Amino acid sequence: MDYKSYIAQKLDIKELSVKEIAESIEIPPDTSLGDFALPCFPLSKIMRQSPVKIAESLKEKFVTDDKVVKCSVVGGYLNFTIDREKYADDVLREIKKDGALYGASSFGNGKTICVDYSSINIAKPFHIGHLSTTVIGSALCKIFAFLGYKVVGINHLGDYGTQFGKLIVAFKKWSDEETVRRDKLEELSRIYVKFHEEAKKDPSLEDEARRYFALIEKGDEESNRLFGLFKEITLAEVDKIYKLLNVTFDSYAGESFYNDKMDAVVEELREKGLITVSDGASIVDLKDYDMPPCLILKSDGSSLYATRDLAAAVYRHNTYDFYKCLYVVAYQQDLHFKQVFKVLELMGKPWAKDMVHVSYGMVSLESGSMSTREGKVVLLKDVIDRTVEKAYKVIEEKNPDLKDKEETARAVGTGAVIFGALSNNKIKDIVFSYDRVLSFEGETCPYVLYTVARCNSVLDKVSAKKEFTVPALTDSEYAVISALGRFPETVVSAAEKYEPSLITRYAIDLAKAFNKFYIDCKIATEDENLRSFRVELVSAVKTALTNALTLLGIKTVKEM
RNA sequence: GCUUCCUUAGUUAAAUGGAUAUAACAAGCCCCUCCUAAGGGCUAGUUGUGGGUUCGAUUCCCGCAGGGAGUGCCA
Repeated sequence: MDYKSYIAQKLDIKELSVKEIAESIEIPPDTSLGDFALPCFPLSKIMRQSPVKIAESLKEKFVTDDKVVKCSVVGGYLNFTIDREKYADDVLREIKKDGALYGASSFGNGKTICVDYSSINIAKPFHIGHLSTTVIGSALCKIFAFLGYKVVGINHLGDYGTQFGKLIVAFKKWSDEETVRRDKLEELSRIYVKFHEEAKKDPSLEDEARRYFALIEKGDEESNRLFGLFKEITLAEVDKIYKLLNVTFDSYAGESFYNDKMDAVVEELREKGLITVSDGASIVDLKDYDMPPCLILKSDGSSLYATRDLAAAVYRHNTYDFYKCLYVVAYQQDLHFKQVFKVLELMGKPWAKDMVHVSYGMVSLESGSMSTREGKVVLLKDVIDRTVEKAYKVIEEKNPDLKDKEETARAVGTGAVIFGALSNNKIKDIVFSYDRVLSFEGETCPYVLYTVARCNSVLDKVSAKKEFTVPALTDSEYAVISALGRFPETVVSAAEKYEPSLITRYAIDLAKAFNKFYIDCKIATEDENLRSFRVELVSAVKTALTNALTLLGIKTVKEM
């Protein structure tokens, strides 16, 4: 059991649950104060006493033992000093026992979580605007699975809409199958951009595009064959990116999948009297909830984005019986999801409360926002190529004798891209800059990978015995132990907040603590007991860092 | 106009309402006879603005300024 829960249990405060107490226990800013601390200020309201008095009375009651050796009152804080050596022993044993499962739990108890993420558009190249949803969603999938949930990753493909009519028109006018098969998304992108240029001069192209889209819907063979070709090429291309990023999906049911499932939802909305007709369109009025209306059907009777998402939500609930259904989509669509979730609630779906929009910030370029139509994008492939290239150059410079230079460079380069995208709180907007992803020093992925490589090197070179007694710890050793002990709660927190960046930051913190320890303490020392302990510490760091990076979808390297 | 999000050092960012606001990058300096210097250390530098709630506010509430997003037939 972790020490926070242990202390919380021993404190046994009637007004609060053990979990609540454990969660409010923090680590003091200055280690001379203690190793854990309970701020008693919030308790003063409930217990109607001054924080100091509460702290003092809790201290009176608290019996120290072999784990928690001292309890003291400073201001309104109750500070605990633990037996650091015993703690180190506990933590190291646990990490050794759990290995790749250190930090994992069965807390989710097999409950299902659907994660709608990445959700790319057919015929569009994968650019850095798609990176956030892909890596955040993928990390959340891995984190929840690690915590014992059954995860269903869904790539809600953008495979429906007039843009496919546009593509067919463009294809027929300016391309051919051979070129498309050869140049793939580049070619599709080229003709898509050309369409919009030409359509400015000749608006009749738009009408033609609408006609072709209607043909797709009617099941016209030729149009559907072309559409199928575009889809096949896109998926094959994007799959390469997903492989690099270690991203997988359980379902590719996209927009077109719900074409035949929307009528039922619309009918249900009608039956429940939620639909009103306004200017010829069918809407669900949401005035009572301070929201603009949710559009269900256009005045021509055709469906909309919200209609499709309602149908998808119902389908997912019926199919997966989810505990939570996550949508990893940028904050541009905050209102959309608020509306959709509210409509589900009004439909009387008790599971409407389990729908979560995991909203994140937008990526733009220094020159402004991206636009596929104008061809103003930075392709992820190009970014990865450049980070890999840079990694290769650094290896040539620093470690020219390395065996698998190419493979290492690839791991470091792609890791840098993923890590970079998961570094900040997800709500922050990002202005893409090559300088930033190509930075390999400080709080970066290469820094963490380098730390793992250092661990590997030590483990290869320094001999150790399995059995040892934990010696009196130096500050830098304890800092590593303390960081190691924080991993499980960090994973839980990342899941609760849908915030993978907590793991990213954790990896940095642990790596920092380790590198300080590495400089301060000689591992290959004469003293066999001390050496064995330190080697075990190194091994534990490697395990925790590897687990953290794995949750982010980043592969470690043996050396670099 | 209305709704909503954001604003912390030169830059990019941390901080469940808690102890002296924390890092990295950039700048200047120091450390490879030693387990990987993609490392470690030192110096300097921060909460947009005006109120309020509170024992205590970067955090919560109300103004203001600046920026992003959304706002009925795109997704």
